[in-house]
Amino acid sequence: MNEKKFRPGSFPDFEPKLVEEIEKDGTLRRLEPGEELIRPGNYIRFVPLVLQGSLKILRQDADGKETFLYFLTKGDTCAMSLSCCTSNRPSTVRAVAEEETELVLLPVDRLDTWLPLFPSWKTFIFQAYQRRFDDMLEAVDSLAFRRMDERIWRLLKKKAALQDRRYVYATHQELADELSTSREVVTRLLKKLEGMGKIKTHRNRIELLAK
Amino acid sequence: MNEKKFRPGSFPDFEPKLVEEIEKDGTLRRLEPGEELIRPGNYIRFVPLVLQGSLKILRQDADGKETFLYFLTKGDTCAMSLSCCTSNRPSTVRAVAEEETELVLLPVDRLDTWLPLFPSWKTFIFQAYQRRFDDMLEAVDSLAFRRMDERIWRLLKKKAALQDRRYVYATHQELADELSTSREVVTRLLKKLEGMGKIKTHRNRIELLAK
DNA sequence: TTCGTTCTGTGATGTAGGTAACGGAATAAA
DNA sequence: TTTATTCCGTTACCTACATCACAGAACGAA
Repeated sequence: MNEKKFRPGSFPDFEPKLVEEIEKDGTLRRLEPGEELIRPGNYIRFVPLVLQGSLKILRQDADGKETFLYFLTKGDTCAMSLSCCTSNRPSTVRAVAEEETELVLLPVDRLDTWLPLFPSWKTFIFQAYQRRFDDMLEAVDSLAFRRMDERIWRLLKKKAALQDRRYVYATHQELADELSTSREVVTRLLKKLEGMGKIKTHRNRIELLAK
Repeated sequence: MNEKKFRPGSFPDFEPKLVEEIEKDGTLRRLEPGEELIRPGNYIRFVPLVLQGSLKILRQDADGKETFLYFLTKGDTCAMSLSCCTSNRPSTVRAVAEEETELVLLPVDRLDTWLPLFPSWKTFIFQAYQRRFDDMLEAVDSLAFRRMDERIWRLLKKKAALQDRRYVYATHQELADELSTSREVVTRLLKKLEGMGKIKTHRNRIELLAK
């Protein structure tokens, strides 16, 4: 790994030997907000471990319409990457940095070789699948059972929780894209939430007043 | 395992020693159409391997409204079971036999003990996660990007493919439940599909005319 | 300060799908 | 055969959301 060291603080359960291996084989990578790590069609040649910041994972349809799936944060990895790169198929999702984000990229084959060697790695991989599965179920719930105002409200809370818990820095258009709806609908429903005293809107920024 | 033998035809990649183990530790189970294997809140104490037939996996919201997630067929296992039982949390999905179905139930702990022992088992488990992940993405696409008429049409094709490829045996109400919509909407849109020459409706049964 | 750009607010109108209310058709039960 | 039950079809109406059109507000660049 480059000059910088892998700080295992984000992965407290990894045993020292595994940390050593990661430091040896991993590449540090820093993403600016909005920078793309993975786009649909890419073949993924690495397993990303998130050290700091967050990535949002989005699904696209044929015309480029998007819908938000889930966030990856400190200590997470991407199950899509795991399954895509082990089976050598192109990605079907998009991964974008939600904020300034730092990751370690591991060569794909380490996934397999470390499984029998490090119990903490095996646990990590299985937990990753499990958490992503839960996230996908949450995404389905949102799409199948909730109305747009609640979906917006929940998205805002999730985004706020990633950072300073008070402000969400996003335009109405950006929120609309993540929810696969239109900007006008977001504006209207934000006004409604504002009327309910849950938020206050500003330009490029939304202030959360309630929990 | 009971008097009947585990017929590994549905799992051709399992090595002989693994098949032996499964025959020793597994329990054969037969489900009638509509019978429930797992319901939300259940703690799952087994890993199900599908030998014949099919299971449908559904997500429920708080008021009992449902939405279809995916089918498990011959050679499949349930990723939810894997993750739920390894982490000892209750199930958050419902599993119902779509037709007459035969499974082997394995004690949970075998999942782990066999991982280092049988390469074919490890491959199987990872592929299972991967396939279920793909299924979930398909479910999200359906909910986020497609209109109800197309969702119905696709569901009919999937159901037909499970069995005789020509007839789907279901009431409008049942389809409505799986798509979390209302019976009237299903009736309307089936009439529309009938008008387009894609299907012919009968009582308790829908005939597929097109591909 | 002016001009151009991006973002936000809002009215008008269209549409997919949800809901209520019924009546009739097909089938099962008595 | 009569009755009850389940399933299907349809009308009328309602609601959430999509789409279009446009205007003003906020900001950044010249």
